[in-house]
Order: sequence, then C-alpha cells, then structure tokens
Amino acid sequence: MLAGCNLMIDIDLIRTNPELVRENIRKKFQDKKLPLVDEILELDGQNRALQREGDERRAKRNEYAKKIGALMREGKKEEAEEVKSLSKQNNDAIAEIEAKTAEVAEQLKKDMMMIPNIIADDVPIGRDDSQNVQWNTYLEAKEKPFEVPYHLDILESLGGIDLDSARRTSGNGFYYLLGDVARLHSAVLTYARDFMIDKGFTYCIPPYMIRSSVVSGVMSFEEMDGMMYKIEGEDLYLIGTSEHSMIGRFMNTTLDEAQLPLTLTSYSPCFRKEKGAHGIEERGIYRIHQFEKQEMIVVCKPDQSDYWYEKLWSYTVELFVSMQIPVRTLVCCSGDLADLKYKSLDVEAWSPRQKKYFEVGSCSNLTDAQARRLGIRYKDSATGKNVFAHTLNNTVVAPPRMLIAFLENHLQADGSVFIPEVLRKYMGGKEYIYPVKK
RNA sequence: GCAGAGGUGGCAGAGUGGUCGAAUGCGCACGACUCGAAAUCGUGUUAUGUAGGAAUACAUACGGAGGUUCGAAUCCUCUCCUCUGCGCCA
Repeated sequence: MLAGCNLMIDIDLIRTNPELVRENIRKKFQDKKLPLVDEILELDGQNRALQREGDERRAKRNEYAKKIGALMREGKKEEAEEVKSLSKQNNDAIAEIEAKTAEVAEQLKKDMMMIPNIIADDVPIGRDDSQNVQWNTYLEAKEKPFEVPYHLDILESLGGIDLDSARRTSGNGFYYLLGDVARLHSAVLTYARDFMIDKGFTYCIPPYMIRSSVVSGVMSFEEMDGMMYKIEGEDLYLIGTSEHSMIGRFMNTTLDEAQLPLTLTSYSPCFRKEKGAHGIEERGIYRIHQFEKQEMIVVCKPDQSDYWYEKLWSYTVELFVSMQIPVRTLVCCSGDLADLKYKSLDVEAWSPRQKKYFEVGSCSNLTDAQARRLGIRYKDSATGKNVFAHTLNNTVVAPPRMLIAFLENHLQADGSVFIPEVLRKYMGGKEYIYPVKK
C-alpha cells in the first residue's frame, strides 16, 4: 500500500497531468529526472494491479478463516482441515504477491521522492544561484567614508571574540563572544523575539535534539549526513535549525482547522557540521558549527500560504530596517530552489566592506510538500476530508552571522559601533559600544 | 538509572485466539418533540488504499517492527513511548 504521505507531490498529479510534472522538471534544469515520470506511471500501474490481486487473495484468506472457525464450532474437524490446506496454498500466493508489491512500492517511492515540488508560476527560470533575481532594496546601501575592516577585526577591537580559546576547547568553527558583543548578540535575539510576538506570533522554545525518525522526515539522508550531529549511544540528533523540531511537532497529526494558521516564532541554538561544499571559515563567524537563530514557522490552509509568504519575508525586512541595516530581497530562481520548495526568497544584508549584499535569511513556501512528507493534515470542514496543510518557514534573525552586517554598517570612524534605538533597551541604554584599549 | 503499571476510535473505556473495525459512555452531526431552548428519543459518526460516475464493495490499520497460527487487539520476541514509586540531578 502506497500511503498518500511520505512523498513530495501527489502521485495523482502524475497520473492526471504528467506533462505538467515534466515541464516543472525542465524548469528546474533537472532533465535527467524526466524518464522518472514514465517509470512512475509504469510502476504505479503495476503497483495498483498487485494491490488488487493482493486484496482479492486476502479477502479469500479472511473467507477461509471464517469458514474454518464455523466448521470447528460445528465439530466438523476433517472438513476444516481441508479448508486449512486450501488456505495455506492461498497464503503462499499472498506471500509472493506481497514480496513483489513491496519491491514495486519501494522503487515507486524512491522515484517519487526524486520528483520536485511544483514551483510557483512567478519563480524566475534560471540554472543556479547566479541567476537569482533582485526584487527590491530597503534603505540606501551606503559606502563608508573610511576603510571598513574585516568583521573579525572589528570584533577583536571591541574585545568581543576569542576564537583561539574556542579552537582549543572545541575546534575550528566555534567562538567565544564576550562583553558588549555577547550582550549585543542576545539583544538582537531578544528584540527579534519581541518583534515577532508583537506581530502576533506565538513564542516557542523547542527541543534542541530530535529523534532520527523526525530527522529523516525533515531532510534527505545526504543532508542529514552533511549537517546533523548525532548524540553517541542515543537515538538523538542536535537540531540544525529549530524548524526541525518545530515542524516535527506536527508530524503525523491531524490538526484542528480552527487552529489554523499556526504562526510560531522559535528560538534555538543551531548545530551544523557544514560538511558540504563550503566548509567552515578559517577566520570569522560567517559559517560556523554553532549559532543561534530566531525562526518563524507558519502552518496554514492551502489558500493562505501565498499571503503568509509575503508577510513572512516582509517581517524580516522590517526588522532589519528597524535596526537601520540596508537589505535587499533576492528571489530564488528555479534551478536554485530546493526540491521541496514552491518558492523561496533570500533576505540579504548590505556589507559596506565587501560592497555587496550577503545572505542573512531565507523565506520559503513549501506548499503541501513538507506536510505530505510528514503527514501534517487538517480536516477541511467544507469537504469533510483530511487535507495536507501548507508549511512555510523564514529566518527572523540569525546572529552571529547577522552581527557581521550589524558591525560593518554601524561602525563609526573612531572604531565605536552605533546601537540603533530599538536595541538600546536591551543594551542597558547604550548608544555606542567602544573598542577596548590594549 | 531501577521497579511496577499501561499504550485500543475525537475523548473516556471494555475486550485476552474466530461471530471484533471493535461493547458502553461522552462528544459531534442530522432529525423528532418544542413558540424557542434544555432534557429526552431516533439515526449517523475512524483513517488510508484499490475498484467505481456514485451508492458502495474489498483490503489494511488496536504504539512500532518481526514471529506463531487456516485465523491475532488478544499468544511470543524485540523496540519505542507514557504513567506511578524510588534514585539522581539544574
């Protein structure tokens, strides 16, 4: 039996409109997956035929069992034995069919997992991240009238970081934040938390470790291998983002329609191996094994997800603007879009040192793909049917990476760093933080 | 961590090898009664898959995985979770 969930897209879409699915694959420049569509149609046919055959055989088995029961009660032992042998033969056939079904279903599922979610009509077509499209900019991206040092040098001048000790205690990719910088780090998170609460989101502190069953629900094996730290001797993994435990919370549940939309904002530390393409930065805090993040999650009805998508990314923009950090929005093109996503947009902050923008957040609408995979449904009162919800997620803010933008943009000629109004109440009223004297 | 108890439908809770997709109660929906409501009575009310235009039929599911059996909610093995007590800790 091929369950409706655990897949990214509805198999019915392939049955009824394979060309749409093919076109979607072409748009994402994944042409090597095109043959999968026909393979799926073939396997699906086989699978259904096998299921029908199996169902008939199992119906027969039930029939035999009832008959034997009746005969035994009547004391007709010999007749019962005859039926038993018939049933045994039938059971052999069942075993054979079930083995075949399992084989076909497994391959079918494997293929289905490769089929990407249907992307939004307005996703720009492009091969890779070089073809992402700038959407808008907010606040003027100004160059500084002086040379802006590398963020690590700013951090050091403020007495705000100790990487040497971190390397000794934990290795490369870890950091100690100190003094005003550490306070600033917390201030940003606390401000972001309150900002989202003011937007009506429910604040949530989730588990920082999750079971493997949840991990495999929220990511592929390759991603898991490249990102997740495993706890020795336990079936637990450190989360790479609070999205993992936040979405995992709704795994295999049928939500109450009246609860939707669920709008949540969560805080957590995030742990990542960063085993992939880029690796850990030698110097600095751009890419590290441990960071903290305020996240937002929405679980909603299908017709609400477009609305929430626009809301979510605009909240991040608003937050950065309120801290007087210039940002731009960058629309993710088809080829750069992960298979689970319907559309996605990066929020990038301005770096006066590099004179370009860099990613500080990412907003995604996964439509029903993630919910389908995890079995997140709600009962639709209009139709009385259980339907998959839509899920979205977005970064509110993720220091310490975000601190790079903060420090570069608010650095003054004298080496001090300006604290915007909105953060001051979390910084003991300070307007500036100053370099420490050596 | 140790010991005991337990995991069954939206909830509570029966059921210890066949007549059990599952008593009963609550909840919910519809109907009757009523000027209206409460109470009462009646009917209905799990999910997923397959076939079908549909009504419906069949299959599967009693935490999960495996086993025994013609037949498993029920017996066996492993595993996960929850509760209670003790221990240990912020």
